[in-house]
Amino acid sequence: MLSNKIFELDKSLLPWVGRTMKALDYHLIEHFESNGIPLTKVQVITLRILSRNNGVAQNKLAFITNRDKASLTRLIITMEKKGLVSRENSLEDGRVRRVFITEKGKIILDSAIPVLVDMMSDVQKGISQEEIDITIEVLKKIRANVNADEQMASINL
Amino acid sequence: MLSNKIFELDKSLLPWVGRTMKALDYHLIEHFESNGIPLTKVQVITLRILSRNNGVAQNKLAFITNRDKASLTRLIITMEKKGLVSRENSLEDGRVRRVFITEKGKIILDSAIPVLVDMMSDVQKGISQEEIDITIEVLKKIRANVNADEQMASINL
DNA sequence: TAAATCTAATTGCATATGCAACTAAAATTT
DNA sequence: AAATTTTAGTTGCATATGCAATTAGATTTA
Repeated sequence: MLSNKIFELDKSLLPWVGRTMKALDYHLIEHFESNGIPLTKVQVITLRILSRNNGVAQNKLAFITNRDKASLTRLIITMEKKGLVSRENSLEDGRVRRVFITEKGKIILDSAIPVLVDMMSDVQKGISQEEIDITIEVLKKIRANVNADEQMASINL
Repeated sequence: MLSNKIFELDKSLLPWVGRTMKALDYHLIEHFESNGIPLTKVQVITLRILSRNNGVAQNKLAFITNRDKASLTRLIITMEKKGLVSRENSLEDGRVRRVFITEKGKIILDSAIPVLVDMMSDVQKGISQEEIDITIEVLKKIRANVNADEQMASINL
């Protein structure tokens, strides 16, 4: 009966999402390296969010990116050292530190986006738009089921 | 034109796979904790593989699980300390160490599988089998596209 | 208003992971 | 057969991440 259960699991989405994610991750890193883009995946995610929510509080940024606030703090420190972002203390609330994308960060992000777009059109080769739409819908439903009780962040990569 | 490219990216699968993966990961950890199953996601993956490939070399195990051999070494050491696996030096090849699932490992794995199965049937609630099949096919194609040149491992979670 | 509570950020400790360097053993080359 | 190369595993260094504890500032309560 163990093998029976394993069989059921293998027919579920659980293994496939993990495999695909991992493959995409590696692919992205390779593409960035071979195109001379000095960013990690997480850093692109963060820069993209900042480009649309510049000056957001670390707190909120952690929530948006679905990341522990401690993890976010260290991520931002790393990115600050690389000159991708800067921080300012909030004038209204002494606890809050706001995060901004720098000019350098904008330039690097701008160079990264077309690489990502190219990569994804490669990766989705031979897959119809209908299939992609269905897949996105399924993934959305899964996420909704998973986070039925918890509040969830909306932006990620 | 930057926002245009961002828009295209958001319509690709890249963001969705990542989000779903992260949500599933957290969900799995929670389910394991609330069911008293002392395993991480990676440890279940490894035990499942061992239950079907008992005595496999670390080398091969790293390949199968798509993991760096250094990472695998440390993972196995952790699992050995927890009594989930044991190791033996290969008799044929002095370099090789073979990994075995222990009785304790088998028992814990057996208790984990139904939890996983239950979780996934919950997670896939409201999604038709056809939709799931299409999604799996799409994910398979993506993986094939990504790993077109590289050799790729077949088992994962 | 003073005390208690809550919140934002940071730091310590833990796990997981990758690359590079290293060791030891096997396989190949010369 | 000896030297070179390859392979399996380990360890050092780096990043990323989470939970728990801490600090400092804001808010609520008594």
